[in-house]
Formats: sequence, structure tokens, C-alpha cells
Amino acid sequence: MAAKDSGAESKRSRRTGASPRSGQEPRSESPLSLERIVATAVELLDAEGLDGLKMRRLADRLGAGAMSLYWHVGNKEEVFDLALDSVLEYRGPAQADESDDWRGEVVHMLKDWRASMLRHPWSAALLPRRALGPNILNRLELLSRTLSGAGVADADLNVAIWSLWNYVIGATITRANFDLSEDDRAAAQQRLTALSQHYPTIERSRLLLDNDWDGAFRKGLDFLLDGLSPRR
Amino acid sequence: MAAKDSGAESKRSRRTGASPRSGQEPRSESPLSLERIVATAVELLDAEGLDGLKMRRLADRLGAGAMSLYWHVGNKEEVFDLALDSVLEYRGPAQADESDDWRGEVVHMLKDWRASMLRHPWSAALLPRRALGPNILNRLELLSRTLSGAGVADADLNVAIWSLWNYVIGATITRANFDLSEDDRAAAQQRLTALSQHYPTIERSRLLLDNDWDGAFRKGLDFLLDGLSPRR
DNA sequence: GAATTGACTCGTACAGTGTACGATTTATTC
DNA sequence: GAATAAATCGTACACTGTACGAGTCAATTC
Repeated sequence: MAAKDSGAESKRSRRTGASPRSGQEPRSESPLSLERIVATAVELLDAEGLDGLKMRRLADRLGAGAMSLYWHVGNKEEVFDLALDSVLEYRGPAQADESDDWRGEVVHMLKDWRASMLRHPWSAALLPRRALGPNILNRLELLSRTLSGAGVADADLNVAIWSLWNYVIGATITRANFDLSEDDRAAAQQRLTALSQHYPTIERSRLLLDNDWDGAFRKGLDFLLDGLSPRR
Repeated sequence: MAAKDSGAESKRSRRTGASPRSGQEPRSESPLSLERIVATAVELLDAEGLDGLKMRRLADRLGAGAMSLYWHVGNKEEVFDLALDSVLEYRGPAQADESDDWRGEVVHMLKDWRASMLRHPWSAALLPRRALGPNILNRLELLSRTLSGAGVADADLNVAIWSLWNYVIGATITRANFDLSEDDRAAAQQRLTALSQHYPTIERSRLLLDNDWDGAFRKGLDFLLDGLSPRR
């Protein structure tokens, strides 16, 4: 298993150490930099979604020409990669490192993960396509260590990790994409009612109208962790 | 919760009932039809992936002009919707309807679901964006009925369904996107080894090199079902 | 100081993309 | 036949990512 590589490398071999800024004028606009490009890309993605990120528009927001971006970045895919990883950083739980509440730690990290992605709804759909940014590896490493310390057998460890991964990814992608306007919601309800004779059970349980995403995520995660808990 | 609507409707209000085919010549090429368009779109998607579906190329394969498609279809998104749902049909398990093996039934349906999507790897990424095709609703209805009949409490039913949904979607999207060439695989392994001091645990467990996707899917599903099983 | 180098910026151009529009061809109905 | 509807498709347009090469400007070397 592995993630794809963007293939292209930016030409700039190394960042110039400290900002030179020797002159007196602070430049008409602040100078381009990878950091600024990535931060602005995240803004643009948040505002306009995955399809809204266009190189020309990104350059506009940066007060630069479109082709200037290509000095710092190999191609558009690399912008996606960098934006994605920049959004997935995790600083551990608030309290000390040496907690014995492994379950609480797992839940905390996964809830934070989901929350981070929902703050940037384009990120969930992107993640499975390019999985190996350092921040994601960090989370997987932490998960791995915690479960291992909790007594999950080595033979079950990978399965456990992937199960949690699958659950979080699936839940978050689904949630991010079902975030609809009121109009969409009304139309959907109407459509479903029209079909209710074909789907009586999900109609009765109001599966598609249930709105408690956070609660459902939390409860389902509990079920999964129940199943994963090492049998004594 | 609801799925987005394509927005556009094809102009053709209704299919002509029976193929007229009154003439004697079978036409230079067979005539365009929604069915043929969708089937060819699936072929093209299978061959070239999500990005490979271009209206012009689809028309080429059909022996038609690009704009002819728009008589049958509102826009490109609608092609995606139709292709997706056409790939997700489910005919129940082989044996009789009235099995008391609810768990076997659930596993069968979910394995089949995953297999269907992996046969068309573009489908997994598409599904969460437009969830409400009739074939998907059928699967959810079946799932709902089976779990309910198995004794899952009404209060837990929606959570259980979404948990399984999340798991299947996450697993399948991940699997479909990690399907790499040998070169990619080698590159990834090398990269990971280079970073092994940062991620010792996942390196040791060979998390990212484990290849038994089917087994992992099955085992994780068992864990999840363990957690979901109604307590006696 | 002059010349050279390298980091960086960006205008122009090109080969695509989805699809609006309207003309055209073919089938159906009177 | 004539009139209408169903279906096809050529052309055109606005917009995309990015290749290419010319330009700017500061630091470095003589």
C-alpha cells in the first residue's frame, strides 16, 4: 500500500533562509512563498470547494501572475497535496502523555480528525487519494501506538487501524457531501416520501432525515471500539 | 440528509416505447439511446478512470457527434449519476429469502457491494457525492430490514446502518485508490523506510505494505458487527 | 563600477474542456 | 404530399492547466 506521488517537483531547490527584505519599501504585495500559496489555497478551497481552485484564481488572490505559482509548485496536484496535509496536523490531547485511558485517547484523536476535515470539507474527499502526508502518518503512528499499548494483539493491529480509518473516512466524506441547503433538503424529503412504498423501513426510521451526525459518529465509533477491544 | 440533484433534465420527455426500426437498413451505427450511452460510459470509465470520461470521447465510442449526447442527457454530471447507479444493482443472496442467518446476509450484501465497486474503481469515489440512486436505496432498505429483524433496537438502527455504510465506503475508496503499480509500490516502501525513525510502530507492523485487503475488510467487518450485535 | 549569475515573475500561446446555439437530417402524423 | 416532431451534430465560446521564453532585480565576482 502506498500513496501516489505528484510526480512533479518544484524547480526551486531550497527556500531562501531568512526573508531578505533588505529594501525599504515592503513591496507592492508581500512576496510569493510556498507558505502563502498553501494558506491561500486553503482559503480558496474553503470558499469555493474542490472545483473552485483554479490556478488563475489562486494567483489573483495572491496578487501574482498565474505562471508565477509554478516556480514554487510543480503543478496543480501538488497544491492539493500541500493544502490537504496542512489541514490535518494533530497536537495530542490536552493532558499528559501517559494516560491509561487508551479509549479516550483514540476517541479524542478521531473526533479531532473528523472535525479538522469538516472544517475544510474538500479535504475528506481528497485524503484517500493521496494518503501519506506526514501529518496523516503521525496520526496513524499515534493510533498504532495507543492500540498496541492497550493490548490489541499484533495480528489484529493493522485490521484495527484500517477499520478505524475506514470508519472515519467514510463518515466524514459522507457528512461533508450531505451538507445541503434547505431547498435540497426539502426536495429530498419529498422525493423520498414519494418512494416510501418501495423503501418502507428506511422511511420509517427516517434514516435519511436524521440530523444528529455528531452523535451518530460517536455512537458508531463506540460500537466499533467495542468490537475491537481486546478480549480479556 | 439527501443527495444532490443534477439540476439538468434531458429534453427528451419520454423514451419511444418499442424500438421503431421500421426501415430496412439497420442504420450505419446503432442509434443512440440512454442505455447505450450509460453502458458505454461505464466502459470508458473502467478503461480510463474518472478523468478519462470526456463527452467527446464518449461520443466517439458511440459513433456519434459530441452534441448528440445532450439530447439524451442533461449534462455530464448526469452521465456520472447514471453510470454509478447502473453499477450498484444488487440481487439478494443465492438461497431463499427467509434465512435466519442475519449476519451472513449482511456480510454477503456488503461484500458484494464492495466487490461491485472495486470492479469499477471510479464508483467508490463517486458514491458519497450522489447517494440516492434507487439501487443504493434498495441496499439500505435491505440492510435496515435485516438488522431490524435481527433484533437491533430501533434507537440503534440508524447508527448501525451508517456505521456499516461508513465502513464499506471508507474501505472501498481507500482500496480503490491504493491500487498501485509496482513502481509506485517500490517508491512508497523506500520512502517509508527512510522515515522509519519517525513512525516506528507502523513501520514495524508494515501497515502500509500489508496486501491482504479482502481479509482485512472481512475481519474489520466482523469486529464492527461484533460491536453492533444486539446484546442478549 | 561592470559583468555575471541565479532566483523569481509573468505575458503569451496552445491544446484541450463542457456545452449553448442553431442548422440540418430523419421519422411520424395528417 | 405537407407539417410537425425527434434526433443529430458542426461551429463557436469561454475557460482550463501549463509550456515556453522573455523579463526584473538582487547578490556575487571581477
